[in-house]
Amino acid sequence: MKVADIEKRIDELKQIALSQLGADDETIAGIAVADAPNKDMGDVGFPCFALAKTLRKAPPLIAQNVVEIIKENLSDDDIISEVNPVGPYVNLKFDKAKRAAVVLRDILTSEAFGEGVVTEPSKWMVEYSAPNTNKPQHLGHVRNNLLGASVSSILKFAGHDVTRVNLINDRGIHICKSMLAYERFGEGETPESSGMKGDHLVGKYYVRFSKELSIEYGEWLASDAKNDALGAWKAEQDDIDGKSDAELIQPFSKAYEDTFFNKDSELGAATKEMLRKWEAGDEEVVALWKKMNQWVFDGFDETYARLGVEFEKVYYESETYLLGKDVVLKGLEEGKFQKLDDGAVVCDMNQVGLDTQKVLLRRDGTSVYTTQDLGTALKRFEEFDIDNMIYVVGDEQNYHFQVLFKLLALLDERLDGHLEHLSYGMVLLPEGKMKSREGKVVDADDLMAAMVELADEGIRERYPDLSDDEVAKRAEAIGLGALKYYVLDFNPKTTVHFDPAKSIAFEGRTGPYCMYSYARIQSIGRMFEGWPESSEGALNALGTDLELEVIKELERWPHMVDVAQRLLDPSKLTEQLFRICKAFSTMYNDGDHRIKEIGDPNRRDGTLLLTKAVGDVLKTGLNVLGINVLDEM
RNA sequence: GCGCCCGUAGCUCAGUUGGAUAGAGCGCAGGAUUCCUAAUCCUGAAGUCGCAGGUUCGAACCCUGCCGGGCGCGCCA
Repeated sequence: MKVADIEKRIDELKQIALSQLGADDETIAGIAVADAPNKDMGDVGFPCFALAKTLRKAPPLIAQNVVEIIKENLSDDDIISEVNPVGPYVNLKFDKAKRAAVVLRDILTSEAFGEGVVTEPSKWMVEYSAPNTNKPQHLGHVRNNLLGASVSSILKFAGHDVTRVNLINDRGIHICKSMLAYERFGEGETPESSGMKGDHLVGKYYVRFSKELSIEYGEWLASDAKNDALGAWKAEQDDIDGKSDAELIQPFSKAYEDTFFNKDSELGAATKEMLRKWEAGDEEVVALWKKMNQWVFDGFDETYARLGVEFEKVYYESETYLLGKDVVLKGLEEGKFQKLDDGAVVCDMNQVGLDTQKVLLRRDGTSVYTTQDLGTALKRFEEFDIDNMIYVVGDEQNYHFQVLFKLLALLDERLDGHLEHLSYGMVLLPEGKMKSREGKVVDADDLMAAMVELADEGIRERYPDLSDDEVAKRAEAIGLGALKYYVLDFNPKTTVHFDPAKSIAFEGRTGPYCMYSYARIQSIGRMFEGWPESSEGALNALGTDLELEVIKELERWPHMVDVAQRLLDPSKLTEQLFRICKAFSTMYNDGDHRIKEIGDPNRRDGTLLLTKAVGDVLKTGLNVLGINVLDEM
């Protein structure tokens, strides 16, 4: 018997009993088996309310009947020792020693416990990260990167085939902003000459551009040049009676910002001219673009490497932004899209249940964001023969993906239900939303460095005699382990309120806590000079309550892997790993469970095997989440 | 204005298709090492699950309204 069979067997017994009493399959499937509230009642159980109506009997009476039938069907192979009705509930108790032996044997004979839990593997592609090449990555990107990487890893661990892809936004007006600022103010500065990481250097000019633009805008607002635009804006407002121009300049400047860039700004005009030249293949502009993008790519490579983030394929928007046009034209031919009088091609979203009209080709025939997403997606399904596609993108784009998925299903109905938006919440700072343009961010590289530095201090305090190399090695693992666990421990959809000063800790429910449990276990192994051979005597010797708590949490691991891969939610695993550690630490610290003092060799070996099993699962689990373990901490 | 998401302990968050006594970490108060790592463990205080109705044998979870917060509604990406 394997761990997976325990769950199956209970379902089977439930099925036998309830159907014998006359319940239909649908009702039976709707009754979930869950952990009992406390150990006296049982280990697991299920309620009988749902049958009361059809059977015309009181739930407690049904529970009694169910218990009788289950008892008749039990065999010696079962690990169930007791079946009891508790009011309207049917509760089952496991034989402690048998249960412990089943779980332990499964773990100790598995290469990686919990691997391959899905019964029908499929091919997935996960797109994540998708940075712009005008600035370094910040905490928001860190969340994206870690979610994408860990979800990919979880899917793979669960048994699926996974291709990880990045789509780098390396072109467009925002890229030209940093290029223009560099051209004007850069004075030939390079990563080498400045000693700055390439992405940070380019980001410096992106911020510089914003500053210059804001100066230009300020001067314009203070001059008479604004008067026509202000007048036109005022004419459109209906709640400005009695307010002076001085009071209105603030809301006006906010509302007019984009228009200023596009219509009145010299910098804006120059930026757009640069984009035009880039699209025309102007040698000078393309050379500058290549040079600066390469700086950024080099910088990103470092960030990704330290974060442990990888991709099988990297797409560049400069190579994909023209995709999708033919797809749209084909859709137009097939009558799925319509051409407006001015030449724009649109999709009437009413046909797919949304009440908007989505533009797919502008009146000048050029593509929009959605167009290239359509082209890219269809190409991927064809080239990689994937079954499912996941986009890891922030929840501010929920609507975009809703539209995109409807359009894709309209173009190819086989894609319906095979597209997922792994939508995650924003990361907020105490002062609110992060803004790259204003430099109001938690930089990814700085954050990693700060975490490693904190870990470094902690290690030196504990072990003053450790070599610098060893300290550095441990600090890197612990600092990044803390960061990763912290970020992944949130449910993806949660908006994270991040306070740099106190958010990431090393104690309590943290990465280092789990890593520490692992390291301590390895230390126990060293002390006993290796783990004992697995034997029936040892496997069957366990059974105290504290041991069973550990066994129970280990037993849950494969189930939680399945939940995590189904929901695309790594926090299910951070939680389960914590629960395993907690149960183990409690047992380990208990006076009656000191391994050295256990006289019976079978019990001692059993406890050691349990300890080893916890270590095995921790290592497997932390690695799935991208967290490296240390044998000593 | 319309649409989506959120509101759970002082703080940050869990709570799997509605199920038994709503959980964890931090913080706070107290305690534990003749034993393998104290980045540990134990005990305690702390909740009208935003408010008001409704559905149900049963609601933090489903429905309606209201209050409070976030995001989105471009021929931008």
